[in-house]
Amino acid sequence: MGRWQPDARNRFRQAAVELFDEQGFEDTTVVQIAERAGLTKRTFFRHYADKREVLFEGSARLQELMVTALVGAPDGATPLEAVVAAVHASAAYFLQDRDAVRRRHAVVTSTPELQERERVKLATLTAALADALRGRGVPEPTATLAAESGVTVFRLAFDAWATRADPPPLTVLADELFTALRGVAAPG
Amino acid sequence: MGRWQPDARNRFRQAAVELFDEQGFEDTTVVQIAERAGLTKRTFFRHYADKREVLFEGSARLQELMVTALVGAPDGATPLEAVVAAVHASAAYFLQDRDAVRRRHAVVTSTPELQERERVKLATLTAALADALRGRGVPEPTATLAAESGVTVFRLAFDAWATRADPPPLTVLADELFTALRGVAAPG
DNA sequence: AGGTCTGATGTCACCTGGTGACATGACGGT
DNA sequence: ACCGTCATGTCACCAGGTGACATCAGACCT
Repeated sequence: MGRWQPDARNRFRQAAVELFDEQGFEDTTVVQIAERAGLTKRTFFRHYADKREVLFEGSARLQELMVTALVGAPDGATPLEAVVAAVHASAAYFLQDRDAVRRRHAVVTSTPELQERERVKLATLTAALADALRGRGVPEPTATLAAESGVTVFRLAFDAWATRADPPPLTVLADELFTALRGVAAPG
Repeated sequence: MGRWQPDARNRFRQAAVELFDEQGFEDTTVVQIAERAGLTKRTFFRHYADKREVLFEGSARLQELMVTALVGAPDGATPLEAVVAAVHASAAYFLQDRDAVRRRHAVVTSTPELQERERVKLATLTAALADALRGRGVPEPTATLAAESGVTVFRLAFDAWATRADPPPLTVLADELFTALRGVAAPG
């Protein structure tokens, strides 16, 4: 393992978040980030595949959290119930540094380029959840549809949670959306 | 109105599709496309915001088609039924030039950059459908959830249709997925 | 202590996507 | 014949991203 590694990533992330806050994502160059971090452009691209990735370091851990919860759901749970468990588990991830989460969300939603990347991460998450469902014996297309539905609810709930002034817990918002979804699919 | 306009776009699209087929998307430069089209790089970027857009000219018309169908759905239709009508309407769009559709699909699915863009187009489509649903008096979050569900089904159905050797009609694939979706949301 | 090896970083040159400013030239209208 | 318009061409430039090679701090060994 590296000797300089951990600090480099931290410095890059710190510098990037500051600059994106100050001048926006598009008006910040990678050279600026590297300068503030005391490193070089080339080194930045050794740590991150591209300029956007510096804002998405956490997504792997979030995905892991949700997959673990889904795998650990009770045997009797329906596919959608297992997905609900995964979405509930995600709430824990956002509790630690609420303001940082909201600042990041503001930058992402105001930059199309970053929204694109977020969609990609959510697509990866969807695939991982669907895979975990298949691991529980859920057949296609049920697995994919349940995963897609769950991630959609997750995204809408998270958006509301990060946008509203004084939001209810993420789990509550998600539950409301799951209920609404059942209403949509099975009309009354 | 322009005098050179229509031919320029056609030549660009033709040249681009050929080159993407021959060498792949990433190994094709805009200069190459422009050369084969008998025009210049600068002119390419006057017609398309970026290199990818040349492959997504049709998405606006597809969206229009689906929104129109949704708006025209019977008054008594539930939100999801209206969305089903939109998805059914999309089938007509793909019937004309099947092979071209499949070639394009192959290029897009093999290039992450293009998948990203496709997701963006689908997100735009989702927003348009949700808007049309609200226009029918459907409240939130039902409108958004119905639109999201519909676009998910559309995407999965289209993928299957474009991938399989001898696929059933797109409408049939979509109906199967809608049925499965009802099963997911309202467990039995 | 001294030597070597490893791996993260720095340097440099380069390519490509994308844009702004300005020139050109064909065509329609007068 | 003249003029204005508008698509196109030319040119210079910037930023993201990459490959090749140099450097240098520390780990490990003797």
